[in-house]
Amino acid sequence: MSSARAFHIETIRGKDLRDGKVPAVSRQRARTEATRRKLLAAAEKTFARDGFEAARLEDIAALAGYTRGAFYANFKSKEDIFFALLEHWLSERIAEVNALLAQQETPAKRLRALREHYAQIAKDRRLALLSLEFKLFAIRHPEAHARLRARQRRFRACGGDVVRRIAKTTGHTLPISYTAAATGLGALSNLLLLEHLVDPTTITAQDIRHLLGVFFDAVLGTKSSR
Amino acid sequence: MSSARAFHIETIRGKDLRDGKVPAVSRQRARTEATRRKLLAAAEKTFARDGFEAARLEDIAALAGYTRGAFYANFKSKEDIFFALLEHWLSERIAEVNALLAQQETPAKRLRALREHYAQIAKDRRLALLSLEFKLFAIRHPEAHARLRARQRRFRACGGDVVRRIAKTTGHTLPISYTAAATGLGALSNLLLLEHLVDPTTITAQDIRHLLGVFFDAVLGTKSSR
DNA sequence: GAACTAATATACGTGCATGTATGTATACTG
DNA sequence: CAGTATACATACATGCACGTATATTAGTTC
Repeated sequence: MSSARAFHIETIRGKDLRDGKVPAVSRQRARTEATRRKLLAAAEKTFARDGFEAARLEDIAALAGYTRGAFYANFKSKEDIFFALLEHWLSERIAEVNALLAQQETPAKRLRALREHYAQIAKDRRLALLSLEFKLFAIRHPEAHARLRARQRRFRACGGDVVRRIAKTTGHTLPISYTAAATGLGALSNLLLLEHLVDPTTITAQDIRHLLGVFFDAVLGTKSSR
Repeated sequence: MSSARAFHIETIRGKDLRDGKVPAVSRQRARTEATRRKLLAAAEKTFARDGFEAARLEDIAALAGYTRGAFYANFKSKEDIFFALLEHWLSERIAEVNALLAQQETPAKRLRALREHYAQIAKDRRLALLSLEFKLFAIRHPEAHARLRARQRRFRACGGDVVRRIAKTTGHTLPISYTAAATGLGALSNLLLLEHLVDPTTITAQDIRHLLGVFFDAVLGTKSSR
């Protein structure tokens, strides 16, 4: 059922090493893995195009080259596959930021890089809108809510960690918790994007950069705020 | 059919207003008006409880004491009644802020009052979440999108106006347009609320107050940002 | 290659919200 | 009070996405 994805890959074609007999069953499993991946990729596109609620399992399956039968064999529900994707996206993001920070040598450079990183909009538009939508969804769906909260907490912890490290180097004392700061940044960035998509006239891409920059500085005390 | 609600009341079937004859057809109209109001009130509650997409017209009608027949006699669709409500909410909000500002005498006090006003969360939770949801909805529904944008622009203009007046008194030069500033504030406030609802642990009510305050100061230059 | 298990397809039943079409009651006109 | 428009209810037709139950195909074992 759920995700047991850590196998011995070496046994894929093992049909004929009759004695060691490691192989067997794994070709089938590899097949499953492949469809699972295809389904995930299809879901990613479909969600991005239609949003979470409007996305149809049928479309996802079809885009992957299957029918819903294959879907239900691999995932329990739409929520289920969504969480699988979320997992993936979030770890991608974390890796991104970590790589970014590791790349820079001085604290000042790291800070600048991070600021720049956050000031970019549409960096992950798909994730931004979907996470918004799903949060709203979760508020009215207890099960999804609990699951989301759990996932989110782990993510926030990482974000908070980054903020904490930064704050330490700048010596700035935040008026709020690290995770709250990270959350605020994420939130602002998401919603500005939304507003921008609703009406690019009201708030331009430039505006977003500025606002995020201002907020970043204000929260992290980069500028003379203290 | 569509909503043409500004008539010359006296001439509806006007053939006969031979004398004073004030009443006539208006009793019927009063009845219609009443159900319309009841439907709106019911819709407000229903939307608040279930969200826009999940709200069922059936429920709305029932809560108002009618069936869907009455609904369709008064509104074209769910979107339609939603916009009617939106209209109402937004003008309420504008009036609120204006009253707030008019109440205070010195610019400094006005500024403080406004800051306080914005730092309040859950002030209009219903509006916050619904507007988020509806924006996401609009992004994928061109008709709704256009309508929303139009409505939003007028609202933003008012918001921008307030910001402009404030900025003038503080003498601060904004790095972005007034409307963008107003939008940013609204956006941040909405989304922090959302995050708070998803997980009150990650971001507390206190945090929200702080973040909004910080942002307010940063954008409007209330503190030494210059 | 026969028996078995896993992977995927097909077909079906279900529920639900929508919108429309038509019926009925209530108010208005002369 | 008869005739007519208006407000609303009832009933139906539709469409859609879901989930499940069963059939079919592919892969595995001996």
